[in-house]
Amino acid sequence: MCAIISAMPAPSIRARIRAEMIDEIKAVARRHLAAEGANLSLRAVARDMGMVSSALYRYFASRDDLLTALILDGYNALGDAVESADAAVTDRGQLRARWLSATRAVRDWALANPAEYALLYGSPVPGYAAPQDTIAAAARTPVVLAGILTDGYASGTVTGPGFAPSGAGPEAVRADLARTRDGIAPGLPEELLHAGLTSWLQLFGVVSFELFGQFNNVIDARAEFFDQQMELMADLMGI
Amino acid sequence: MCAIISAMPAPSIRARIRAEMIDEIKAVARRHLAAEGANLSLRAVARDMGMVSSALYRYFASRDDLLTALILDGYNALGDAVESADAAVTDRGQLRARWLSATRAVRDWALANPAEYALLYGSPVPGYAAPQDTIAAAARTPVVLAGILTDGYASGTVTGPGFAPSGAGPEAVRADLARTRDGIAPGLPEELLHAGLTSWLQLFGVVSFELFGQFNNVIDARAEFFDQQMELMADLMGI
DNA sequence: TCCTTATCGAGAGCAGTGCTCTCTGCTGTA
DNA sequence: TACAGCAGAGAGCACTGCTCTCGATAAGGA
Repeated sequence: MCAIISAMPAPSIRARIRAEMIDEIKAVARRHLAAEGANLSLRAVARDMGMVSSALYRYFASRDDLLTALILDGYNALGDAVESADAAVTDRGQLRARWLSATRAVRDWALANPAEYALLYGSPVPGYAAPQDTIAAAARTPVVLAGILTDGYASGTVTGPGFAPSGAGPEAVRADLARTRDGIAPGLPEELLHAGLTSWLQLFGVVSFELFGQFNNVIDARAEFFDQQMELMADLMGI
Repeated sequence: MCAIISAMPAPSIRARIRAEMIDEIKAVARRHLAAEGANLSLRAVARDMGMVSSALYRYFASRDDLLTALILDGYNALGDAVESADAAVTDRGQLRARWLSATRAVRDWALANPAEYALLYGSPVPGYAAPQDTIAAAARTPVVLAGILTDGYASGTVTGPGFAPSGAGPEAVRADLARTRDGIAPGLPEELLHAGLTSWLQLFGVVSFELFGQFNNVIDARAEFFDQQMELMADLMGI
């Protein structure tokens, strides 16, 4: 990070202070988000910083802009967590251990940052369109998960899914899968990719339902249930 | 409905007008929700009805109360749709057809009422606790889905899941499953119930991801992909 | 070193929000 | 028919996002 800054041309004092200011605003906003939930108030953030609300507009053009920055940071924080959880499994051939470690990282991060998770994977704010930056950041987690599968396939450990429907599926879906494969899972067979997609959906389905209160009065042993689901998905993918 | 009203004791004129007023407020609010997204404005609703905002408080104690009423209606509307989609399959032994029909009804309703769906299954409003009424209404959809499985098991068509992990799973989860079975799926074997839960999660995971924009740049053939996923889940449950 | 220029924060203000309180006119009910 | 209770209006409070203007300040070129 220091290296990055010093590599930048002319890190003028003003620019550095400005960057610190932006970081602090985002930090305070994150705190408010965690405390109050989704209703982030610009004025309250400004108040917390000893500033007047209009001053914030020097740094963020609008409340949506601030939220977008938080979303981008959120995807990257989640991506960091998942990447290092996967990397923590030193024996790279232990695909199931990597899968469990990475998916648990998703759940742990979500439980630790529920409001941010809701920002990323909950109902989108009306009229909000994700800028291109967020798409790349959002892809980091799927990339890690897909990497586990491609590693297994490349090493020959995994040849196909542990469970798959007969038949190739509709043509239109096959085109989507092909595009996805080119993007994040080069060379992966279609059925394996499909099982991976299913597991990806199940992962976020479980986490979202837990966080959004849909497990109330249904599942109490949440960590155990999550693990069981992820084991099932590992079986399904054949890892 | 008429029968219900006429069965009520003394449907005083005032009470009937009041009920109609409440219905109209909810209808206008639903329209606004569909048009503007989640940011429902009481004042705008009142304006649309030619009223002043304070008058609305004669009917709903707060904005949250109105939202709760909409949520309750939403669960019931979804429940209606799913129930009749299941009932539309006249041959009750066609479990897979019933499953596909019911799950498609979920997706269709969600696509037709995205803002309401987000209200039900999206990020919850901070500090909001669902009253007991909504829990019963929310259970209607799972009850239909579970009914398909219990029917199949009772008739002997289904004996166990088409795919299940070896081992019984953690004790705590087994307790949760037992409670759920007592509630909505009497007599169902544990593995089958577990497969049903997985399918339930997958169903809402897919619908939520599609509605909340997570399929952008990933899945274009959404209806086909949805069907494929639901077919896979049917295979997994062994129906 | 001085001076221009860009930046930053404050303050006032606008239109909108949820919600409360008071007042009045109407109306269903006894 | 008399009237109690209800519905709606209106004013008002505290809050929101956002805009605009205006000084103070500090950076960087002459």
